[in-house]
Amino acid sequence: MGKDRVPAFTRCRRMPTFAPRRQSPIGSPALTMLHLADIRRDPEAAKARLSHRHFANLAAIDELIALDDQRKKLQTDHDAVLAESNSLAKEVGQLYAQGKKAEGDAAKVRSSELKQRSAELTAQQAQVSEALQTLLYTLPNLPHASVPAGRTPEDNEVVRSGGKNPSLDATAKPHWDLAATYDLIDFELGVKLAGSGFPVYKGKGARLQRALIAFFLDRATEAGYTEYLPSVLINEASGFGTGQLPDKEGQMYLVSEDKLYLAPTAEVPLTNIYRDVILEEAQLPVRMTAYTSCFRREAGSYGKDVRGLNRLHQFEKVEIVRIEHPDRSYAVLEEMVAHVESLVQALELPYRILRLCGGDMGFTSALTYDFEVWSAAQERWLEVSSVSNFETFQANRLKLRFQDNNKKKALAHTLNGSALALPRIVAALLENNQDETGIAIPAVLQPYTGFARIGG
RNA sequence: GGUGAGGUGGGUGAGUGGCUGAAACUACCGGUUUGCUAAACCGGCGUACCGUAACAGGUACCGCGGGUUCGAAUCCCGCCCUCACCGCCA
Repeated sequence: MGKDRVPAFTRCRRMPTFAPRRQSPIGSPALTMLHLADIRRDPEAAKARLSHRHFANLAAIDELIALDDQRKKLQTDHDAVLAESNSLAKEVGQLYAQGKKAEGDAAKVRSSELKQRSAELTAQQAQVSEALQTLLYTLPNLPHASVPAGRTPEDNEVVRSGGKNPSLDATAKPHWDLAATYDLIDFELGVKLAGSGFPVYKGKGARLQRALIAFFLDRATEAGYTEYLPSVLINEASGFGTGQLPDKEGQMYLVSEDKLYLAPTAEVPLTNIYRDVILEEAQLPVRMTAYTSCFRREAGSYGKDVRGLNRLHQFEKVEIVRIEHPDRSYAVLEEMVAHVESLVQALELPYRILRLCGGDMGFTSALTYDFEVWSAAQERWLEVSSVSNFETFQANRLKLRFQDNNKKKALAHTLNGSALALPRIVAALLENNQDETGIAIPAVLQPYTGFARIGG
């Protein structure tokens, strides 16, 4: 094992730093979002799937293929030039060694012509690569066939729901009032220490955080996920690998002195553990879980969305991540949904599961299920989990592959989901379980909290 | 923060400007041999792209980028990273 950070896996020799646009024009079409080979295999299918997202520029697919054709032609030409150049270089040495100076000089002349030609081709290749890359960056992942065609959150499909809405009386308070009443969370103190959106939990409020984290991690571990405690600072390459960079740069906190970002989710460090890795097929599936604080700038959010715990700059979350064989990934997605569902059920929260429509789905996802819990005093649904299959979209950026016994390599599928994000769970727990004198803690959490009620 | 060392294939580790995509060992795979385990011997064994029906073949890659040269792992410049020790700190 030794110093290898990912023991037992085959590591790629090359660990490209984050600079996809500046990659050599020769060779690989560089890091792409969608896998170009897949698009080429069936361009019409790609267009059909993209239209599910209401992606406007379907002509991009044809442009892409045309550019790729150009790229191939240029490479073939360039290879021929370089091949001649290489053999010529060998001859030169021999010619001089044999005393054939005149012929050697002639070869040098030809060689410099080729060098000139090579430089031209390099420039053209760079240009085509750049165009190809730019275009590929604009393409989101291809939605799965089951993704509803809608455009807005209203068009999301409710897959199923569960739990029972509590009947609260008129005196029921929203969670931010409850947090103050029972001295669980101090929002003003957070403002003092950092700013709005950085609540300070205290007393039973803090203990409840710890309890939920431990509970979620235990459940994930029982389900076969290996627990990690990764770094929360991530570098550019990691941000690129999972798709946060370059698009969502503004959503992450940047430690500019060190060019590191605060991870917006444990998905980033966890998934990037397998960046530049070729797994043996027998090593699949990979299941990982981690608790981390998550940091999001949430620029542009306002109003009731940011009240109390509804939307924060820092929050706690347990994440589950899987690396799977393409044949299994959708079955696994359902399995993950079932896992998350078991959590909200155990917490006795009213919930519903949404299949996100094409217009509401994230850029990198092929299919996403959102979990929402009912926040009874606010009388609104709060998103507490998002479970997605990214198919090869992330794997392509990560260069995360697996190989079978014949050394045949293919991109793996990556999936992840919150299991779960704490703040809105806490909001719902506080609001839904309140009565005149206090707040009841769900039975399943009591071994973790050490108390059954908050307040009287 | 300071000083020093170093980045070559899965690992260890050679490498004089052309015969090095790269010695050797090791690991791994296949084969031969062998009462068993083991050993010995032979062969294979990087990644990506182009190319092919598939082979073949071509090109690039010795941390990254650039330069010198007919020709660079090897020489020059810039950058990045890692390790060790000292200092500081949890």
